[in-house]
Amino acid sequence: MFRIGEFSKLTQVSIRMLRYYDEVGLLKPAAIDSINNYRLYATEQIPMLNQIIFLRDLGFNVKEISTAVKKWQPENIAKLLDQKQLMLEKQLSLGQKRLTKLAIAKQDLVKEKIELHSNITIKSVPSYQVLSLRKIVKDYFQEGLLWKELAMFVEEQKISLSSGEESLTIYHDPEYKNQDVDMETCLVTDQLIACPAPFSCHQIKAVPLMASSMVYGSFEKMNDLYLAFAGWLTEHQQYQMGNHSRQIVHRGPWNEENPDNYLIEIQIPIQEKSSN
Amino acid sequence: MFRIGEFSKLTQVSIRMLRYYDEVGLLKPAAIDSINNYRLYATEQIPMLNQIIFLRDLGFNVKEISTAVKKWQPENIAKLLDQKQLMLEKQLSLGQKRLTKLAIAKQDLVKEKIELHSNITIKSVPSYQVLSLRKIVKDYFQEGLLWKELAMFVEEQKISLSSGEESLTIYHDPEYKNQDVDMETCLVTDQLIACPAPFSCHQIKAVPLMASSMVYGSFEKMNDLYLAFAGWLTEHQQYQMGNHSRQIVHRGPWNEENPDNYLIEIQIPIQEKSSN
DNA sequence: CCGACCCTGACGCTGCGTCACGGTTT
DNA sequence: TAAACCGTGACGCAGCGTCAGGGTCG
Repeated sequence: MFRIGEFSKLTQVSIRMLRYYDEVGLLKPAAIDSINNYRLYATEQIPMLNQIIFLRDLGFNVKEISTAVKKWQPENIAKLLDQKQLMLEKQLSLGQKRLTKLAIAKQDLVKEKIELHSNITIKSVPSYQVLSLRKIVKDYFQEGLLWKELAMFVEEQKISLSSGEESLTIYHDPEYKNQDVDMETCLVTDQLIACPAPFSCHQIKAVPLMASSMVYGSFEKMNDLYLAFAGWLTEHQQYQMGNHSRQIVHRGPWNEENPDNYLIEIQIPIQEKSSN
Repeated sequence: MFRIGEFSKLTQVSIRMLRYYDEVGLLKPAAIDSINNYRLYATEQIPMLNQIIFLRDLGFNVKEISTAVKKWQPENIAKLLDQKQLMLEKQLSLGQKRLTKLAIAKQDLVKEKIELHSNITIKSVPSYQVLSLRKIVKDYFQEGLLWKELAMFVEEQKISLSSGEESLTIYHDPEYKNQDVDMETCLVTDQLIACPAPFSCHQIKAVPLMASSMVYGSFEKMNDLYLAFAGWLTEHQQYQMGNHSRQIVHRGPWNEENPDNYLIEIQIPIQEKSSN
């Protein structure tokens, strides 16, 4: 029987960890000296501990190790190893992504872009249930009318909206247009109701990759933003633009009188180009 | 100015994290409402937060982000990115190693080896300062004599050993021999003293990769162990054997009367084969 | 008055390193 | 008696999620 210090040296596992493994029940000493409460380990526990170390070095956490050593049968172990392999691979690919992202950032840097993504960010947006009004209108400035029409409809039908009432506009034209714009104004809701056209209540799809940018100030700046985005795209060749860009007015006429304080977010779906 | 909830929605950062960033000084709200202590964020803080998120997603921790955003100059950022790149690459290679180790383990499993490394483990051993006696002796059983001689020398010279007195034997023959064995018995010490040959006091090198195995029971089992190791080597083709294997007697004649309870560790240096 | 906000404070999680304080063995 | 062991208990770390208890806003 070894006292904890010896056992620690034998196995290269710190005393602290041996006590910890005892505490969590992963490896309890073979005996406890009843006089002084010293932990006593047996030689047979060395292989046990080796198993533990082995799994730990593979990235298993204590709980996983516990279940593994308790069911130390080839089938179980094989299954656990497979699971862990998947996890490790996922982790690796995450690391890869980080690296490429980092590489891109470095490229951006040498082009003397100090801002470094501070204007345009990439995020993913979830699916929403919306109540919407879709129409083809003469120009962008008709959007306000659409909102009014939608608001009236909501009023009439006495539809209750979810409290954190979000709203967004989707542009359905595959290309930028100045006339006859196909736009859909949407209010996020949590109930599904039947609506007469051109109203509709449906689920809009989640978008895994969305380039997003905020504009501070009046709506006229929007054109600049699209230009900026176009520039960004040419520099980030790995992405290509998708359809159905969105606009979210976080601060607009209804809650901000000074147009300089308007805050508008533009979201443009992007995809990773298959690099071939 | 946005209250925390709005700002959270805008930036996709949880309220908890905004408060945390405030607490650690990473991003303090632009203002605090003096009446109700509400945090108030300004639009200009959105790009700031985007920088933070960007770095966070690259794997920077809060402290690193702090220094980064405080010195947001291209040169600094470039340096930080380079550092992080190195870290990420190191992390990746660690993951790779884990995966290969795991793959090997799976191979071992299908060969119905439930024990899975429980006998032979791999570790790295550090450098030691030792007082040693090296001689070529007739056979392994002369080792005891060497120990006696070394012990007498220590006695005569009144050398004090480090308290956790470790001892080991190094076998210098490049191949296994049964006769005229070149062995060196070593006592770990913490002082460097001049010694007459065949004694010597020197530093033994650290070994990064060492296959280690424990034998319970009398010395005769040692041969089995070497056989087992040979078998292990043929199954783990990525390793090849190195020189200067070591033996450490953790439980021997001097502290254990029953030979069945002897505990001997064999360490054999290994190298990774350059896979070509 | 309710519900949706906001606040602070605190615990929990993981896998340890590291103290402090006190007993014991040699 | 000092040094080297052993014991328990506890804090600290990072980056949050989550809950409790209480104030505020519309």
